[in-house]
Amino acid sequence: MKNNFLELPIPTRDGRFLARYSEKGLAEMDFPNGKAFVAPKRSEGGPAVKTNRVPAQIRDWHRATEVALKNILAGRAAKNLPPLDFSGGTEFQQAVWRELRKISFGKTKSYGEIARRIGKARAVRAVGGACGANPIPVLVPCHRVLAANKKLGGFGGGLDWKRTLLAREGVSL
DNA sequence: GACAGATGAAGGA
DNA sequence: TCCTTCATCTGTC
Repeated sequence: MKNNFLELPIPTRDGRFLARYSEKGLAEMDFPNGKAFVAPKRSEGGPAVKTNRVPAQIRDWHRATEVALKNILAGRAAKNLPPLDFSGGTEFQQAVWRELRKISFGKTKSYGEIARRIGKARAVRAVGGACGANPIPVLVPCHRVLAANKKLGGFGGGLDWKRTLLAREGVSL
């Protein structure tokens, strides 16, 4: 990972997310506190950032990220996403992440389906690994991937987040 | 190389 | 059904 990412917080009522941008687009996103879901105490709100020294382009991306994230958290589909920079991943991971982005709002797929989609039907476990390596959760909807038996499987940000996100999209397990 | 993993399918109780 | 076992593929160390 490079160090020259620009890091900007996104305050939401679910906590403070952290977005990192490269020159190509949104490259990483952290959940509040950088770990598993924690019930928000009170509004962590507050003003976003000092955007003075942020390049205009990244400010645009950040605005799009913020809107998309808040839409998803509010149970609405995200319309405009900023460009995503997947260059930190391997070719296989990028293929999986691209496939994840095609899962529409409120829909789910299994790890096996993703594997078949990218033409590697038996690479199901590897798909799980790629999902876990997903640097941009929520916007790259790894939470919409379930195990074949409709069980949750796992989630890098914590299963509570996965449940929460799916519930807000109206997905019942 | 060896190993672990966010799986899936099959077989047995 | 539920549990266990095993095949399979990729990433990481």
